[in-house]
Amino acid sequence: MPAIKTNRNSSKKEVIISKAAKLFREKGFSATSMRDLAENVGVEAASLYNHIRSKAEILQEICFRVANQFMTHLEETENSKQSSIAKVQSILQFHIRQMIHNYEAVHVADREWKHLTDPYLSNFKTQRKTYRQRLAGIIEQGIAKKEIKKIDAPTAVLIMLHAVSGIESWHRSKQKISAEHLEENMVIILVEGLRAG
Amino acid sequence: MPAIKTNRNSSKKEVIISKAAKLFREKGFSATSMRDLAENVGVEAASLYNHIRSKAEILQEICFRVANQFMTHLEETENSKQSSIAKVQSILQFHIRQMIHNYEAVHVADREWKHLTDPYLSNFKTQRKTYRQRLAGIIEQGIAKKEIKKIDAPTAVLIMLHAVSGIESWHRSKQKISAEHLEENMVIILVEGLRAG
DNA sequence: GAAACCTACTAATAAGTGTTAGTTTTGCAG
DNA sequence: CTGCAAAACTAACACTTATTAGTAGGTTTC
Repeated sequence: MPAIKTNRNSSKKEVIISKAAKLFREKGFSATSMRDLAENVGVEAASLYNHIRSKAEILQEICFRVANQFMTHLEETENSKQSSIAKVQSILQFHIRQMIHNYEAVHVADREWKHLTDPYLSNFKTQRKTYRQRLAGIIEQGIAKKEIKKIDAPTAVLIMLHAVSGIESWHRSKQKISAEHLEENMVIILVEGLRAG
Repeated sequence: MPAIKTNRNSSKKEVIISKAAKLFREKGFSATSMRDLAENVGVEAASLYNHIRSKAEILQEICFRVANQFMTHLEETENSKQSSIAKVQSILQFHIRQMIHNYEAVHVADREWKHLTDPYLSNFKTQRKTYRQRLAGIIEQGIAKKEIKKIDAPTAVLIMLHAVSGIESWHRSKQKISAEHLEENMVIILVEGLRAG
């Protein structure tokens, strides 16, 4: 039965991808060898290839899963009936929460996507660009409605998205404030930085 | 005379470090080979070793030069007589300008320092931590003096520093706004996000 | 012009890379 | 218990890695 096989197969594949995300984050894609990964999974390097096609495929899975989550949430937000600034805040909060709870994968997708190879690389870059443009669009609507101060929208996007990746430092720090407190502070600084008035 | 020798030696060394910074930024430290670098310098890989001791040394030079620049500026700012929020703004502007005009090296120091090896790695991490703590200190003074709103200072530092690294996207983008406009927008969003009131 | 040098080269080293072939072990279905 | 497929293993592959040794050409210093 392929059902059971696929099930077992894919659960081991998930372990591999999850361990890979951890290692890719810690050491980077290029500095992580298949033997490193194998050791972390508890298996010989060659055995990994019973579950995955290549090292490149692992990175693809990580990057596009993350990209899809963000794209889905963006679409939901675009279609919702909220003020522009509430939409921006919702997207910011989604980024923060993803960065807190799906840290490894999100961070890898953010920092290691350059090591994708075509056609995946072009595809990813296009998605990334589209995402940012649509987010900038929401901000521009907010400016038009005078909810948001007159700023360059792409610059605001750039600040927001990169500020969020600073949560990496939070993860590494010893005396962390709570996740809720972190989210709250980030929202205050960034959203208030945008609000008109 | 070692003077002349050192002079010529070091000018070629500067070329190597500069090309290395470009490649390390584009492809990452691990994915850049000495042969890649040699080709960009216009020389055989082995010849690089007449000028540098190792691949690791190149990264060290890049990282610590950048770190020293920032540390020096921080000290100057700490000793100046300005309001806390003006100090924060000055530091932010320094980061923005460095990121614009010394892009390759600053970006590498920011993203690739993990590939340093001890004792340089520990040293760098300590400097980084110290820098952030002192910047947080300035923000806390601003909060105490009610110039800055009541927020978690380390979180504010994290947002500021990472937002700045978003200038990477600005460098890559086609239709860039001007450097001055970029700086202005970033300062508005981030400093106003901090200001009390 | 000779001595000392810097810097380029070719060639080679040992270790590490992702990945494949072929074989043995494991664990479940009949 | 038998048979079969999934997944582990060992061994090897063809390359690439950073780096060293040894050497030749060119420039500077006396």
